[in-house]
Amino acid sequence: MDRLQIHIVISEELYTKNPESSELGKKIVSRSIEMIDELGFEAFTFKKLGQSIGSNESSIYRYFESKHMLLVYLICWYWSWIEYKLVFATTNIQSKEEKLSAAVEILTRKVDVDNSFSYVNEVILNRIIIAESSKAYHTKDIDTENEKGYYKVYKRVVQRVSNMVKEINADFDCPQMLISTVIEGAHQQRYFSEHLPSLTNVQEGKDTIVQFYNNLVFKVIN
Amino acid sequence: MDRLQIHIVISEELYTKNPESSELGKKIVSRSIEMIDELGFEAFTFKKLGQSIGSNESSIYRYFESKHMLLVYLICWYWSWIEYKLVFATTNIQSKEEKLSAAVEILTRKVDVDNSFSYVNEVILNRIIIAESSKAYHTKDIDTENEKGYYKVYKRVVQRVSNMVKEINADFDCPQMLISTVIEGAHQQRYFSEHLPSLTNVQEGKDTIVQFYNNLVFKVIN
DNA sequence: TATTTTTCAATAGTATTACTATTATATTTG
DNA sequence: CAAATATAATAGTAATACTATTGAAAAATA
Repeated sequence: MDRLQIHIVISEELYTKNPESSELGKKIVSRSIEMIDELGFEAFTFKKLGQSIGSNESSIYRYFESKHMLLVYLICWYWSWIEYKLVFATTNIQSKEEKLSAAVEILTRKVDVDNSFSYVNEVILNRIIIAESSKAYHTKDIDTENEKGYYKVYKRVVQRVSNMVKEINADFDCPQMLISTVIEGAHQQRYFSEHLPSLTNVQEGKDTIVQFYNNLVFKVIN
Repeated sequence: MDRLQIHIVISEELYTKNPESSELGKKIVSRSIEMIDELGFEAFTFKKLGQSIGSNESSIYRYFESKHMLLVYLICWYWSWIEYKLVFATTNIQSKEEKLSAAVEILTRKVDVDNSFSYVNEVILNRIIIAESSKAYHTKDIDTENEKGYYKVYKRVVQRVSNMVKEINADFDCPQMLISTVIEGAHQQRYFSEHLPSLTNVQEGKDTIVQFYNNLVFKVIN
């Protein structure tokens, strides 16, 4: 049977020319994901990317205004994809608790199967989100970029899960704070477990991070 | 009465020449804190810093190998200072719960009085930690830098508070995970409350962030 | 005191980076 | 087939992070 074909649509402000509109555009996205993961965001340049895909540096600027904007694009793509996963995994679950628990799992687990989209490797993209995404919003331009709506998908994901929290406990005052703590915390713990292990308590085999944050959420809201 | 004079000692690996050893060195540290806060880490350069303190760019390289190393130095300074605050604020507290609560407050509150050290403004430094510190360890060199001990003070702070958790509940499996989640979460929430407020639930007047994480800690460990 | 050694910081650079202006080549349209 | 448009390559520029070298001041030694 054919796989369900869905399509991630990215807001026009995030690119100069839609990378989905040409083969070169898709190559830019897919190869940039691999290269940012390999080199890190600082050492990654449009020049290197151009060389690697047999194209010119300046051609890449036709698609993305800067490497910062490319990162913002990738982040937006990731959260759009997570939002789809989230909605798909939580609709038709009757129990409010099970629903929230499924949502927390989606937000905190490691992505390890590259499943749906031809030119985007979600496994690698997940690693980029963990290691590099904070660099996108920790800049002096955050306020104007936020006004332009660059982070609205991420905020919508937080809002969706916050609503699930509110359904379980309408009196709980800080659902957004809790959910954004869980998302960012899980990413950070995954990074720490690889590079600064004494800041975590990750055990072999089971996914300690998913369990820890699932437990945390339910203890805090009750 | 004279103020208690204490002294933050920074490990030698973090600088080329000890900035405390000369007036220029102290000026570099104190003015760099102001400029990183004003310009952001990306736009901050040694050239601009040199111009601002009436000195040459290359003179600054005598003290710090790179702007990255200067940031690592500042982060280390900050956590050494927090460690001092932490020990000072928690010794002689009998109740284990009160002790942990005092520690969590130290870790999550906003620094708003520049109190003890002549050439370091802790209020501004706290803002730098919140906005820029993740850029120090989200690099490809993290593993070698961690081996060299660049982050050992931070890890020691986490360990100290984790021990307090263990004293209250020896069966709790993930104290480091909890405490690093709290520290990083509180910083992130403070940043969000200023720039991406829909990810938080910060209210006027009271310090919601301190309350939230204090409540979280005790709910999770019991 | 004289001389050597060391410390210190300024000058003047280089290599690299992010980004842009212009030109050449396809492709589409009338 | 010609004009208009889309596309990408060439060849830049300005700024940045960092370095090599030199000259002067301070300190140590004879």
